[in-house]
Amino acid sequence: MDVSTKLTRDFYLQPTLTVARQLIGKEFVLKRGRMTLSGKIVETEAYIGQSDPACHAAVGRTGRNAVMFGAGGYTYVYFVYGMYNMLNFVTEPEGQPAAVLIRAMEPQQGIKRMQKRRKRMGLLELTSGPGKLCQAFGIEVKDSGRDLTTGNWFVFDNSEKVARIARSARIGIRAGSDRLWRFYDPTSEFVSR
DNA sequence: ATAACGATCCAG
DNA sequence: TGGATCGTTATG
Repeated sequence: MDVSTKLTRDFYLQPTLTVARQLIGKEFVLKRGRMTLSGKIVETEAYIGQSDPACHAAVGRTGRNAVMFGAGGYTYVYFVYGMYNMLNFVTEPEGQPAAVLIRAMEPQQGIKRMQKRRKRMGLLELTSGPGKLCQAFGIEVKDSGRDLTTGNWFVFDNSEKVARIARSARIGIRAGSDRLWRFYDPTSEFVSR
């Protein structure tokens, strides 16, 4: 798992729907000190530009969403509902605000640590939702803006083939629910809900 | 200054 | 199905 196996900037600069779809089946890796946590991504959602009413960038550039306006390949983490964080990967070139929400993963490395953080033992309860996975990985707003192409947080470019990738409307939004911008592995038990 | 509202989760 | 819980944003 050396540097050359990370997804590179070029991957994240692609159209957001392409990135959201291609992330399914790939492994997100987070290293802190000696600890390595990772999970296989099984569910994502695309949020694209100022014309997407559900995208945080729809209101224009603000302090919170500024990283979305930069180049792809960085994290965008925000806080909602007074208690949960959400992990996104910024996509597309600078000036085109868009991101992919990581909604669910299948735990791989660091499961004990995830169980401790989540205060739950069941594998299915660790990372099967966007708030849960941030809790399991210890991801907070201060982690927003991390470069996914050069540091200790990255997506491992395995060449896992996912037989079929399903798509649907995005979950938990009102405006923009006509767009089928949610992608998931229909065979995975770790998908949210 | 203040109020409304979430890209959610969990208990009951 | 409702309550928890608070930063962000819009409005006065």
